[in-house]
Amino acid sequence: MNAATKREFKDQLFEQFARIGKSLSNGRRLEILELLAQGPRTVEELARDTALSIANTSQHLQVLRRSNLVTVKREGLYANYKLASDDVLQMCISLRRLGERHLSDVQRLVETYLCSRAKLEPISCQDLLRKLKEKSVFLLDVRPREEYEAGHIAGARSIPVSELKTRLKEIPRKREIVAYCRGPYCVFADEAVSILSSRGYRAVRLGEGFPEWKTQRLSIETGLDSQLSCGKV
Amino acid sequence: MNAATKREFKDQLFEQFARIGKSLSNGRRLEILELLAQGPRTVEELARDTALSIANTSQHLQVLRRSNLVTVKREGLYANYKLASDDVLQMCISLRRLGERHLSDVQRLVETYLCSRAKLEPISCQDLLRKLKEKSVFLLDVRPREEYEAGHIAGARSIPVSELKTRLKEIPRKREIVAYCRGPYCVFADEAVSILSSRGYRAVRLGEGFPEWKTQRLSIETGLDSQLSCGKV
DNA sequence: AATATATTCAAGCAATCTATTGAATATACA
DNA sequence: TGTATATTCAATAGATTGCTTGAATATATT
Repeated sequence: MNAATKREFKDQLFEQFARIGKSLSNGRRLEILELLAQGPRTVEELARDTALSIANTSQHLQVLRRSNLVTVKREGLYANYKLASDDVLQMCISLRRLGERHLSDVQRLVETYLCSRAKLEPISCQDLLRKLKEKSVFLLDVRPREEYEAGHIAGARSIPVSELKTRLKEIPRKREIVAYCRGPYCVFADEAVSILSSRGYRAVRLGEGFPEWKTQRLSIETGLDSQLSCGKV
Repeated sequence: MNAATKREFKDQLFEQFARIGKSLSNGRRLEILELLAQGPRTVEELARDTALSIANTSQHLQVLRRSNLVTVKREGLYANYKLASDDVLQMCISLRRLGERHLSDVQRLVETYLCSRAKLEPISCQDLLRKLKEKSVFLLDVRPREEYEAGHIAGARSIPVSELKTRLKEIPRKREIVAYCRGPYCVFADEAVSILSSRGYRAVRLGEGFPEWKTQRLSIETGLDSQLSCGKV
């Protein structure tokens, strides 16, 4: 292969990889990807959760689709979008870790907006796994119900944070409680821990969320809450 | 935290993560990152290897620096750029894997330009590791000397592909030879295997390159060729 | 067939990005 | 101090991106 051909090849190759980079180069698209990491969504749902217009959301989804990061399946009136594969999830997590470790602005933002976070040390996936094996913990998924149904940590009970105050009686008084949600920057679990702690429960949050757990190939379940299983892995 | 504050936080947070995406959204920058994955470089060297102008290269480097993907250290006349950490390397590999698996154009490009590749199955890092332990293989680093010196697989001998034909006598006739280079899209190892095979040596290439080996936390060395060590891990 | 709903498409404008050019800066060396 | 070299900076033009608006399309329901 001569030098000119080699250059042509490299130009085209890196241009292709840059297609993925371009998809990741917009904050709104990253937010959409994070939502899709919880499970499939329609355009309307994504638009609502990201506070974007429908048309704008749709256009971002086209961009993601053209670089094959998401796939879409038409179901009746709705277009159901989801991540193309776990590789995409892995990539998003990789990107986020890079940001956390290398961008001081990210650290500053967390300190500013999640100041309550500092008080209470979250537990890690490893810790949770151990506690689950010992059956020493009550695991609570505080995300919206649909996300729980699309996939959750094996043995978790679903109580969306919006319903928590009215469903306290479902939570055992004596056991340690671990709440988890979408991920480290989601405040659902923080809110849950705050509610539970103020009422005398022993509660902590998981530092990560369901997507991180999933990519570590730890045990997951899908579908309705069994309302029985707990602490099993 | 009320809804408006939550939105503000998310907007700013994802804007930050998108800074990294933006850095990865340009093919030239990805090529620069791949070169830096082999070891530190000056602006001039990068400009030469990427066929960009000096000023343009410098500007791309500023972009990478502002998102903290690379760092620079002034050494006399030269500015020495390198990757900020192994996290960056990990990220680039993650991006590449995503492209390989999800972009059909990437597969098409490889088939078109690297058609010679199809004939010969490369070996994996795992295979190489096993063979090294058995001391059953002669490991050849065919990258330019400076890259070898900046870091290489433990036990490898350095013979840049440009010097290979004149240094054949340094290569044992009877042992199996494994050649490696910058990575899966680098053709140095292909060229080396082609030269060696045509002269009756038993030679294959490593499917990956030095950066991939490094991120798997396998054994590496830096500095000059010991010209003695071989097959040790 | 007519209507309602979800999504996509198309056009347009402002903002951003990329490569080029030439000048400015910084360091080494005579 | 003056000169050469490596790098960065500043200004510019052309291309691309992001959001809005309003229309078009596709499916389900009446």
